[in-house]
Amino acid sequence: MPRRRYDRRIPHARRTENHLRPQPGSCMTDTPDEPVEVFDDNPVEELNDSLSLESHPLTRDRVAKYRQALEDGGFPYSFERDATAQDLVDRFPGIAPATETGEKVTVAGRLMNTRVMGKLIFAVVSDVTGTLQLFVDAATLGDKGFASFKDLDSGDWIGATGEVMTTKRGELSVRIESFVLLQKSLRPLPDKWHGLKDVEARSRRRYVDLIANEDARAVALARTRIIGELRRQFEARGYIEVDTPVLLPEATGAIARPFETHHNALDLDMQLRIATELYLKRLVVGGLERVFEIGRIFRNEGIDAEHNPEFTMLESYQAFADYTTIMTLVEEVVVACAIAANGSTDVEVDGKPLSLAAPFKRLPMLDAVTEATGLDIDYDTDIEELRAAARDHGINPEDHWGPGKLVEVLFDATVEEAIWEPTFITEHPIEVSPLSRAHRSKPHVTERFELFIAGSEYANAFSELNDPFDQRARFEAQAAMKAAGDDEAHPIDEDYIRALEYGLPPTGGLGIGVDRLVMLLTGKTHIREVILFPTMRPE
RNA sequence: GGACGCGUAGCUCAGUCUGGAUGAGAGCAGCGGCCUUUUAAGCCGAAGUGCGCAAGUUCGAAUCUUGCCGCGUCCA
Repeated sequence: MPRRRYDRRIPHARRTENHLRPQPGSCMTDTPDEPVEVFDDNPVEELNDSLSLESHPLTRDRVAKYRQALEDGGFPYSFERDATAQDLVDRFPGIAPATETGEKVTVAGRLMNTRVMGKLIFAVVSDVTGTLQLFVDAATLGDKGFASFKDLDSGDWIGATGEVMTTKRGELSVRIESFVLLQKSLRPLPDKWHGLKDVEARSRRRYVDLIANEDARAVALARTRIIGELRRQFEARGYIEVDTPVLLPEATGAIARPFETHHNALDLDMQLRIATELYLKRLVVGGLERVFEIGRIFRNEGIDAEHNPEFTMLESYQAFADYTTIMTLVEEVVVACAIAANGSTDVEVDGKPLSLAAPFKRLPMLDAVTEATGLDIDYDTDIEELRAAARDHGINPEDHWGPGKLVEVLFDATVEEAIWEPTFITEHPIEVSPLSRAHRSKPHVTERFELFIAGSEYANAFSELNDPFDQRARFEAQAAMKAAGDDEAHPIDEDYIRALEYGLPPTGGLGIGVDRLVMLLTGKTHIREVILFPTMRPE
């Protein structure tokens, strides 16, 4: 069978690449492929297309320098550095101004800014840990080296070696004795003060956003710290991380519209997963006992400040635990992530301080609704009275909605947005909770909770329904709702029921929206700020 | 899906309401010059490029109209 190959390069990028990339083994001695010809046929004035780099005034000098560098021996394939920007700060704290440390370091990064004053240049170099200053003086570097340093452009990648020193103003710097151009930047950097602001450009060209905006880097790094902390928290509790399928014949485990796709060899329509839930519980049936997955979920829904069609969700399942155990787990995990991200459980939302310190409030959904509305209702209240209450709150109830659904929509309308401090809303109606176990002592409701903070949902958890007969009945109730016109009802998953028939131990399960958690902990109000490449229409 | 808003130079933004000396501006970046302690360095000088796309109205359109494309905010 032939090996499958994927070419993700778009045509014009590929065309350019052939001419700009030094060919291995050939770049030292000759210029490959006579590159100039291609750019002659139709010079473009705008800087949109790669071909225009050659002719555009802002980039043609850079291209010429790039070509010259290739002729002069090409660019290094690797570089040994021994200190990052952060290393310098750590290793040389509190040095007096105008100090020579006698310590030599080799640093590397992107040239962000140069301040030239005659025979002296201050250059700002950025690496993943931060920025450092190069002190470039002609006396140390030599006239020739100094001249070629002046020839660098903002955005170029360089490596440099020299002595750590401080300037008269006390700025920690590296007085360089040598440097090497690691790779040129053919395109100019955004405004050095304002950075890249346009939200569309920042999302589409995240690489530029990350270069230009320190905050973009900070958020990306905070996200990795948070996800790393999530892993540590679960692993420390004996959970194992697993991978379950993304590609499914029918997506289940949540109420959402899936993406459709097709497997050619099997000639099979497939869907992208909308949850990991049912597969993780199959693993608990299999005896893995404590499993979690941090994975990409796909839901074919609109895009707004808190929804991206693909997003990251953590789901976990713990045998022998119920929802109260999971509540404590959530408190501990949220606090740990806050500490990992910010060193504190205090965050700011919309400019207002908010404490994430445990314990969180706990409030049954029905109580939340009756408190907020003043209505004297419960799940046995006459259905017409509940419908009237819904209408009073601007809801247009559908005929097949029962008391549970009506209470839930009343909650959504009257309580959800008003919640400020972290609050566990508990005891959701059975009717809207097809996968959670009925409450051990209260009728109509399940052993379930959702965590709300500042008006948004962050976690959803329950004592898992493990009765295969009950599960089948719940699925069938959903199917009936679907038949009644609710296209958001949960489909029947026969294999999942079969798994339950082998016995799912009592289990506490949890889902956490990772992107939203990152938003909360980084103070971002839009999900695109915490997803490196949010879904967008093609340019 | 609906309403509203936005799209001007590589980047950040004026100008659009009230169409014509604005024959389209500024700052940063870039280019030339000075400068060995800067922190968005500073000073001097020269140049340059652009009104998202397409139609329309008009003697004349960045400006008004319509459609399209992309993005955003709010709503469903």
